[in-house]
Amino acid sequence: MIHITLPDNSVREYPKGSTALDIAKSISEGLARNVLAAKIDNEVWDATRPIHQDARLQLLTWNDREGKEAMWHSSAHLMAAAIEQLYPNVKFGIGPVIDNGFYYDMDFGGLQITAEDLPKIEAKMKELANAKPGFVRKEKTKAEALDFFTQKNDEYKIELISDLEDGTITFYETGSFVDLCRGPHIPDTSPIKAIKLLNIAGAYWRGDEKRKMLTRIYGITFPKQKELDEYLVLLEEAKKRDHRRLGKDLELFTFSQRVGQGLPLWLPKGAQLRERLEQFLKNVQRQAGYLPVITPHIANVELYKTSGHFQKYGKDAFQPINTPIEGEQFLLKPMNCPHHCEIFASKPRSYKDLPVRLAEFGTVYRYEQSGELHGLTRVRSFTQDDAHLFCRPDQLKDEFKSVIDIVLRIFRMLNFPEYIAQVSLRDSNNKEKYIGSDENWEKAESAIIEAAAEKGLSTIVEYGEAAFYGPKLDFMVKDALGRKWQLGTIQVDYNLPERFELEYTGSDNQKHRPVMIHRAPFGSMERFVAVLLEHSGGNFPLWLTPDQVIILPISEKYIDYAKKVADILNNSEIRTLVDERSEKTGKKIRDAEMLKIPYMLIVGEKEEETGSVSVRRHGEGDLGSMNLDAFINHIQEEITKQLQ
RNA sequence: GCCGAUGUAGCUCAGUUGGCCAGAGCAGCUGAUUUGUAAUCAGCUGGUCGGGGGUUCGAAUCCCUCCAUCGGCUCCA
Repeated sequence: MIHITLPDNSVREYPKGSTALDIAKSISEGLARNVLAAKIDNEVWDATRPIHQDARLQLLTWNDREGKEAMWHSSAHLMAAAIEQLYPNVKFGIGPVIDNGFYYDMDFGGLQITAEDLPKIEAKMKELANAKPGFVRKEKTKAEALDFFTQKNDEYKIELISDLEDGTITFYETGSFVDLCRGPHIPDTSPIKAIKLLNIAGAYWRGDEKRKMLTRIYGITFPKQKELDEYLVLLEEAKKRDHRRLGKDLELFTFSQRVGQGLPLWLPKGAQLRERLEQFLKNVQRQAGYLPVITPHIANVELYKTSGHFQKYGKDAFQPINTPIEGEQFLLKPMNCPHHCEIFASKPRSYKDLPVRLAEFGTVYRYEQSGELHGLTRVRSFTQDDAHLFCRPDQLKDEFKSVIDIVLRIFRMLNFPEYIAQVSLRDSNNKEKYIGSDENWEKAESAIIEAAAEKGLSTIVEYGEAAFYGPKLDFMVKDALGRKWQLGTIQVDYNLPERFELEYTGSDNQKHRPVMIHRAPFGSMERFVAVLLEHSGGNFPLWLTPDQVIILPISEKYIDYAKKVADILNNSEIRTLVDERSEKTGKKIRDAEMLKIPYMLIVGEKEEETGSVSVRRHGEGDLGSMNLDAFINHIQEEITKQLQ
C-alpha cells in the first residue's frame, strides 16, 4: 500500500501502482471525469501513470494551468495524428503548448498547406477524438527511439532524440499515432470537445533562421463548445481594438508607401493626443528634477564608433549619409544616449551636481527588417520618451525609486491597474559575458531589487536576461482583454560611461565614473499610443482624448446657440466641436458615438431658453439636462479626478 | 530578411471556365428637408483594378517580377 496526501493534508491509503485517476474515482466519479493530469510531489504526471510510492497528490482539471497545458499538449498530438492520416508523408518537429492553445511544426515536403486545409484537419481531429483513444506512455531506450524515427524517416525527431539522454526518453501513443514526448497527457481524448485551428504560418526549425522553414499550425481546444465560442468572441473583440484599425477610424495616424514603410504620419488628432501625453510626462519630469535637452537627428559616425553601436549594428542600420567632404559620414540617430553622454561631458561635473537627469523626446531611426514592421508597435522612426540619469553608485537605488514612481503614476492615470515588473539580472555562471566590475553589478542588482521591493512592486526575476552592459527593470501591463504588453524600461549602463570616459570629481577630489540609467516610461510614443488604443478600444480618458465634447444642434435654428456654448466651453479649456450638418439628431448622435467623443450635448429650443444643455455620455446614453455651468463643473471634476 | 496569404473608389466589399463603357453600400459633393437621443430623401462626383513587364484578337481575371499589407518565424541598441 502507498500513502497519498491530498491538498487538504488528509492521507489515504491505496494499493501500490494506483493511478491518480483511480484515486479520483475513489473520491467521486464526477471528479474523475474532470481530471486531466495530476501533480505528484510537485511534478506533473499523467493521471493514468501508476504511482509506486507515498506521495502528495493534486488532481489537475481545466481550472488549473497545468491541466490546460496537458489538454492542449494532447490536442497537439491529436492534430498531428489527424495530419498524419491526411498527409502520410509529413514529418514532425515540435508541438508545444503556448499561452492560448498549442501549435505543431511540420514539414509537409513539397506540399503546400494553406488556411483552406484547416477545416479538413479539424474535421479529422473530431473524427479521431470520437473514438476516444487514450494517451499511452511508453518508455524507450535511445536506440529504440532512434530506430523508430529512422524507419519513419523523420530527421527532426532524430535530431531531437540525439540531444536527449538515454533512459529519459518516452513515447506517447494515441490510436495509431506515436510521438516522442515527455508528456504529460490527458487520459484520453474525451475532454477535447471543441476544436479550432486558428492559423498557419512558417517557422524556422529550432528557431534558427539559417535552418529550414517548417509549417506551423496554431490551434486551441476546449472541453465545452461554449468556451470556444467565448474565446472566438474575445478574438473578435481584440480585432475591433486593433490599434491599426482604430488609428484609421479615429484619424490618429496613417502610413504612406511614398513616405516609406514603417514611417508613421501622425494626423492632427493623433498629434494632439501625443502632444498631450508628452506634456503630461514633461510636467511630471520637471517636478522630478529632469532637465530637458534637445539634440540633432544625425550625428557623425565617429559618435557611434565611440559608443560601439556602429560596429554592432552598422550594417543592418540605415546606411551613413555622405557629405561633400570625402570620408565624412553621418548617421541617422538610432538612439539618444550617445548625444546625452556628450552633453554630460560638456563641462566638468562635481559629485554635488549628481544626479544629472537629461530628458528628451528624441526621435530615432532604426532599420527594422521589413517583416517585423507592425502598425505603431514596430516602426522605423519613433520617438522615445527618453532620459539618462547620470549618478553616483550610491544614488542608484533612489533614482530607481523615483523612476518607478513616474511609471506607476502613468499607469494610474491611464487606467492600467494590472502590471508586473520584471527584474533582469545577469547569469552569474557566465560573468565574463558582462562588462563592469562584480562589485558594481552586485550593487546595481541589489539596488534594483530593493527599490522595487520598497515601492511594493510585484516582480519576477529573470537571470541571464540583463543586457551585457547592465541589469534592468521592465514593466509589463495587462490590458482590458488580459493581453500583456511590455512598456517602460529602466536600465543600468556601465558601458557608455566607460566608452565616453565620463567623469565627475568626488568629495575625495578624485575622478570617478558615473553610473548611467536609461529610462523610458512609455517606451516610445508610437508603441505607447498603440497599447493605449488596444487597451482602451479608443475610449481615451477624458483629459487625454482629442475631442471631449460635441454639440449637436437639433436644427439650423440652434446653431448660433450651439456655437455660443462651444465658445464658452473652449474658453474653459474644454475641447468642443459643433456638428452643423443638416442631419437628424439620431444621425448626429450615431456619428458622434462612432467617433467615441465622450460627451454629446443636444441643444434645441428648451436648452436655448434656459441656457442649458442636454447631456449624453458616450456608451452610456442620456444623462438629462444640465445648466451650462453645472456641465462645465461636471467635466472639470471628472478631469481633476483623473489627473490625481 | 524567411514561409504563407492578400492587394478592385477615402472605407467595407462584389465582380475569375479571360469578352458589353468595372459594380454596391457607407463616406464626400449638390439640392431638398429643419429634424429631440445610434443611419431623412434625391441627384452627382470618385477607380492607372498595388506598380512594371509578358501571354492573348482581348487581362481586374493567366504568367513573371517588384512594392505594400496581413498571419507567423527570426530580430529589436
